Amino acid sequence: MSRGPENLRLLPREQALEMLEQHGIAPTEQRTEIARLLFGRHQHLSAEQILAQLSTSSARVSKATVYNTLNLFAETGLVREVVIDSTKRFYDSNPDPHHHLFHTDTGRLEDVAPARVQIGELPGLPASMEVLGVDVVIRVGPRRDS
Amino acid sequence: MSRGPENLRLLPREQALEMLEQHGIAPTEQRTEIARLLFGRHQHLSAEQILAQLSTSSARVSKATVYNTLNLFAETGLVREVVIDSTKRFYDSNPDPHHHLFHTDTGRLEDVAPARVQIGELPGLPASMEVLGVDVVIRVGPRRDS
DNA sequence: CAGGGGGTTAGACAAAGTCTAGTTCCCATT
DNA sequence: AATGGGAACTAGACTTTGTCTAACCCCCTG
Ligand SMILES: [Mn+2]
Ligand SMILES: [Mn+2]
Ligand SMILES: [Zn+2]
Ligand SMILES: [Zn+2]
Repeated sequence: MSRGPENLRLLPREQALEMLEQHGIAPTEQRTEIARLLFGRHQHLSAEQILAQLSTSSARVSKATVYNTLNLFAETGLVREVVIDSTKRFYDSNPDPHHHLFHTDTGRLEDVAPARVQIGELPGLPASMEVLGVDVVIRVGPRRDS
Repeated sequence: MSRGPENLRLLPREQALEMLEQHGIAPTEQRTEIARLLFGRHQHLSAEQILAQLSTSSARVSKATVYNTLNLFAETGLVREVVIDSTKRFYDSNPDPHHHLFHTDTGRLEDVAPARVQIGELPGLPASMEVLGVDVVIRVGPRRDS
C-alpha cells in the first residue's frame, strides 16, 4: 500500500506563506515546508508519507511537529482530513468541495466532482448543532464474480 | 468516549445461528455469542466494546477471536464496517442501506435514512471495476460561534 | 539582562489491531 | 480404540499510528 514518490512538486514558498497568513497560522520554517509539500499538487497524503518525504529533503522536521502541524492545519480549515483507510488519516490538499472514490485494491483515493452526488435535506437537527461536513466515499474494487 | 452498557439485549441463539448459516459461516460457540450480542439491536459497536461486553458475560472470548470474527463477518457481508474516527472501527448491525450522522462531541454514530443520495455516472470506471458501496457520513457538532 | 511564550524536538507512551505458536476440539480413517 | 489432520481458539508478543512530556531554542519585551 505504499505508493512511490509520485513526482514530487513543491509550492513556491511565497504562496505557502500566503496560505498560512490567510488562516492565521504563524509561518514557521517547518509549517512552511509542510505546506509547500502538501499543497504542491492536489493529493491525499498521510502524516507518515509527509514525514518520509521531509526526512529525505534538506528540511528536517520531527514527527511531533508533523503531527502537530497537520492537526493545526485541519483545525483551521486549511486542509481537509479524510478518514477511510481505518489505519491511517489522509490530508487532502484539494480545497474545493468534492467527494472521493476509494480503490479498495490499491488503497488509492481519487477525487470526484460534487455534482455527481446529490444529498437531500437532513431531518431535524437540534438548533444547537451544526453540520461540520459531509463526507461521501464511493468504494470501488475489482468485480467479484458472483 | 466510552459510553455505558446501553441496555444490553441478546439475539435469540436460534436466529444467530440462522444468520451465520445464511452467510456460510461455521457456527462456533464464540461466533454465535458475538452475533447474539452485536445483532441484539441496531447499533454500532467497536471491537473493544464487544470484547468488554463479552468479558463480563459468562461467555469468555479472546481478543484475537473477537477481531478475527468481526473481520470474517465483514468479509462475508454479514456486518458492515464503518470507519469514521480513524482510531476505531465500528461494526454496524443495521443491514439495511443507510447513512450516518457522526456526533463529533460524543463520538456517537446515528443512522440516517438513505434519503436522496443520488450518484451520477462515474466516468472512467473500468468495466473490471464495480462500486462496492457508498458511505455517507455527516459530521455534526455543537455550533461553534464564530 | 531577566522573563515569558510559542515552537520544535527526541523519545517515552498509549491504543488499536495483527501475528505467532501452542492448544483444543472434532471428525474421518485405519 | 488409536491416529491424523484441519479448523478454530487463545495468550501474549509485536507493529503501527498517533499523542504526550520534558527539555530546549528563539525571539520579544520590560
Ligand atoms: Mn481554507
Ligand atoms: Mn447480509
Ligand atoms: Zn480529495
Ligand atoms: Zn448504521
